[in-house]
Amino acid sequence: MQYWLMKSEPDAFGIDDLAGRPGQTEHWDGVRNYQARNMMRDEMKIGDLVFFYHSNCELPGIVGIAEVARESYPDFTAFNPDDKHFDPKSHPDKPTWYMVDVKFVRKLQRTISLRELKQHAELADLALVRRGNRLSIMPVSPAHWEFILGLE
DNA sequence: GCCAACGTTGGC
DNA sequence: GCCAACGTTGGC
Repeated sequence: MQYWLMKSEPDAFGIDDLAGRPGQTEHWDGVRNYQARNMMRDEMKIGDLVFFYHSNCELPGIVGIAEVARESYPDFTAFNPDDKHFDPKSHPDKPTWYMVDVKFVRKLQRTISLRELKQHAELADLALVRRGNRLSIMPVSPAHWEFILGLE
């Protein structure tokens, strides 16, 4: 069982949106980065736990926990010319992009902000706080997972 | 295969 | 809104 962190802009899709979906589950579409795709396609397994991170907002940080509810399948939004994430290079018989489904577990009691995460030496090699990191999906080690939960 | 130009991410 | 840090694209 592995731990992950997934970024989303709350203006587009936040933790409350996930909690409000039928079955509190939603597909994580729109990832158009190969590294992030590979993690979803090859490594994320049902039951893996995920920190839900809000980016590009007033208080960027970890706001909740989700779990992987369905393992990778083609991101069909890539096939739709009207979709924001349309990619003409991806074909249904040979998809370029994949996604997983995530299910709401719980919100944290408070937002553990990026600013706060950066202040702990224990998290110095957490991918999220490393310089220039732009990955929207990243692994979190069990030690980092426990430490961060301990901050709550 | 190199690399400049361009587009995107995302903190601040 | 600014801009640093990347990733991608495309000319050569």
